[in-house]
Amino acid sequence: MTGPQPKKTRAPRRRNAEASRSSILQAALVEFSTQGYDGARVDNVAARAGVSKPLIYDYFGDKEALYAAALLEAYVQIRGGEKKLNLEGLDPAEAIRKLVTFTLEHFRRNPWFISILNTENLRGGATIREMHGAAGVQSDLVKKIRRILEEGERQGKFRPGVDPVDLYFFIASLCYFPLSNIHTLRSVFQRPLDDAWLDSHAVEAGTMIVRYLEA
Amino acid sequence: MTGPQPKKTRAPRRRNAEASRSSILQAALVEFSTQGYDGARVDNVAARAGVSKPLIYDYFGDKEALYAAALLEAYVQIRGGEKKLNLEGLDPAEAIRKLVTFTLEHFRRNPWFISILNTENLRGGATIREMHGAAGVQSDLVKKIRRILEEGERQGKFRPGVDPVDLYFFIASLCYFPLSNIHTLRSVFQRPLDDAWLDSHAVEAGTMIVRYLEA
Amino acid sequence: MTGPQPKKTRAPRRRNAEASRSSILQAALVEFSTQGYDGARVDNVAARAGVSKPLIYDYFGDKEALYAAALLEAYVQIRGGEKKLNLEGLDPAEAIRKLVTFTLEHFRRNPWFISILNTENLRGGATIREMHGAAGVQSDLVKKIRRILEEGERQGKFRPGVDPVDLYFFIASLCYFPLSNIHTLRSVFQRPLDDAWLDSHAVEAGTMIVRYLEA
Amino acid sequence: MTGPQPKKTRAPRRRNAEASRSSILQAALVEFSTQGYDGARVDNVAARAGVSKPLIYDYFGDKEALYAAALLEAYVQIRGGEKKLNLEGLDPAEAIRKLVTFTLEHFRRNPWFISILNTENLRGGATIREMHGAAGVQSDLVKKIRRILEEGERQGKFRPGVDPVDLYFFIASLCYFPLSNIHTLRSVFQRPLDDAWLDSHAVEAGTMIVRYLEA
DNA sequence: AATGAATGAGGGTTCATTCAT
DNA sequence: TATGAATGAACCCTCATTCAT
Repeated sequence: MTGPQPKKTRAPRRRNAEASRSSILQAALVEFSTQGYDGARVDNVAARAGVSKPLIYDYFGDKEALYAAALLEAYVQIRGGEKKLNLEGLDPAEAIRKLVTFTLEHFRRNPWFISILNTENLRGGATIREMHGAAGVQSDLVKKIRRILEEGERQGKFRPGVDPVDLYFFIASLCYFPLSNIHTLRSVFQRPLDDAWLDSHAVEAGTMIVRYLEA
Repeated sequence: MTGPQPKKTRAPRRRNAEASRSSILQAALVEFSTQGYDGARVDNVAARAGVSKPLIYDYFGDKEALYAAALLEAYVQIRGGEKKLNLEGLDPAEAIRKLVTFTLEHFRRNPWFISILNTENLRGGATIREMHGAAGVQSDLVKKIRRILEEGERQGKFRPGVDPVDLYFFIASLCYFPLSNIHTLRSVFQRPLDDAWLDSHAVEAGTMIVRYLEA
Repeated sequence: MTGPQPKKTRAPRRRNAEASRSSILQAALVEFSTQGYDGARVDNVAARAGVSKPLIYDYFGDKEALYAAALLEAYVQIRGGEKKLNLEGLDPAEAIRKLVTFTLEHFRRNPWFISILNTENLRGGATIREMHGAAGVQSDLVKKIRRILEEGERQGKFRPGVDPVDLYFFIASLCYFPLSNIHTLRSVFQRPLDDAWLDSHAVEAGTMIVRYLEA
Repeated sequence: MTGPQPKKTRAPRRRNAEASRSSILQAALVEFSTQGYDGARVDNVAARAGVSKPLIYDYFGDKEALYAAALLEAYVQIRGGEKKLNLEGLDPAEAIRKLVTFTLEHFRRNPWFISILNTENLRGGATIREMHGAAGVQSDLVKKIRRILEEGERQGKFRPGVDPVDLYFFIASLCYFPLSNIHTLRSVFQRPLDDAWLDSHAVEAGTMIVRYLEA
């Protein structure tokens, strides 16, 4: 294209199993979350990862196993982000608000997470049910919530008896839905659902959760 | 209908035509929501509808168009159910609680609705964006909510300034998420998420919404 | 090639399920016996049968089932040939000699029969073991042999106690081996194993069998 | 062998080299005879031989060459067994009977021999035809037979004019067929074809051959 | 001498779609 | 109106073979 070349410069074969593995994994995560399980193409994963198809089969076995690995990777990556969230020493209501904002922001920045969860639920959870170690993958977040609830209760600001997991479900619900369903909502309700809307939605959601918790 | 008709009418005309069409539609709705777009098989639709494949192509054109029709049908059916919801004359808070309970129940009873919405959002809303008449398909519900909010405000029980669409998003979020994500939540958090849990979840969600609205 | 053609004249789609089925079967028989099971290509079967690959899958299911059908067809065809063999009213020794000559000739004329049997035995008989109705496929021949043996015995020419199946094994052995192993024998023993040799071999084999039977 | 050698020797030189080579060869023999040429997997050969795949390519070149080496090895091994057969000083008829029994036993004990011959004949003898030294590989056995025939003739027990190679073909036929075709015969004729049957079959085959030879 | 890493080429199978009646 | 018969185009996966150390 840019001039005659005596030899086609092929990209040099990478000789690094670990690097290959992880680039395949990332490519798979993208492919499965943008295309769904059945829509995903192993060819696309290979191309995106810059490896040949057989290598994928060598490392992961088959499409199903590759998908399972990508799904686990999605959880691992999202958990990694959540670990960076620091809620220590904040006023409980503030901590809750920050948690809500963070959650929505986190989902927004990692859209493949929502997509691959939708994909997995569309599949009836067939894969995650068989996945060793799926449980507990989010325990850190629950611990953080529990601590906030206890602190709020201790300060007499929050009412007792709220289960941290249930509360997490509420928070996640409010952050997940408008992102997960952004396209249908836009069409049906003709709202922009742009960044500004989402920001204010996060604030309102924070308010809602805090009011629900208040003694 | 039963006599010969002058050419040019392309749409099927037999008495059974309408029945065939609607059984195809129902079968497509089931197939697409249980299998996703790429996982859906036109063969399965034909088998479930009890017709031949060419008939489907005759009526709908191609898989994409069939899917679009199924998606619209999903909205039509769900809207039909919502019309039966009567919130007139109730105390505003009660009306809200009833609306929340109804919404969750409605989603629970029509699981293909959530599934096909997830499918469509996974596809980036490509289909619904092109669909004429998608907008306003849920205007009834929004009107009902608006009326409740106004009544609550009039009675001094609800604070003003709450947008009915935004409120619907909140309600839908709380009802949608635990159903949409039931499989992954079960695996990760090891909660049963059974009917009893969902019932109590609906009550709590009602409380949360009402508190959020209270003046 | 031969001139410009306004439209590629495609071979017209045959609209005859039974004809398609049987041409696939014949093509499969040829392919499997010349290439072995693993060497056989469904593509080749399709090309030879003049149909598309999916049609094969439509009719037979998969390669394994196609192979099973071809194997059964091999037996059916060979049995058809054997039915035409008339040994009635001959002198017992003559009948035996004729049977031997016929058997070798029959194998020689239907080389795919030996080849597909070799293929199946190489596979450990996995397919034929599961085949319904494989037994008895050759009962006609055994009956004929039994009758000859009884007649020979009655005439005091043959000794009693010879099992017709065992005798068939001997006859088949002598006819099968030099054809089945023709290539290795030619190379190792450097004999031509041409038609003349085979003809005289058949005569000698007949002699051997008759001597074995004589009282 | 043990000292350094000036370049150009392409064959591996380490002490283990010969061991690797022969374990590959044995593994290949097993793989090719149990799976056929196209069914054989170089991976399996490597695994069974306990070496890496590139080593096989280093030693043998490609799959075809490996197969040729395995085929030759099959003959070499079987010839080695036949050398141990001692027929000296026996009564000619007894020698023949012993030879028949031995042949069947030899085939039975080395089933890969029959299998790889079948494989090669299925392939049309493409490999053995190109193989140098295939001829004469069985000359020892022929010599033994010739000596028996001469002795029998000398004693007036056997008729003259029997070709030792032709006789070998008869003997081999009777021993080869029921083993080579054991699976299809079992299914079609529903005989056990167990060890007892084979033993008595060998005896009967001996009788048949002896009668054929008798003056 | 030996091998872990990697791939081009192709095979079996599926599926949306059309043909011809 | 309705469908049995048929296929082009992919897709998942495998395998003989090579690269680079």
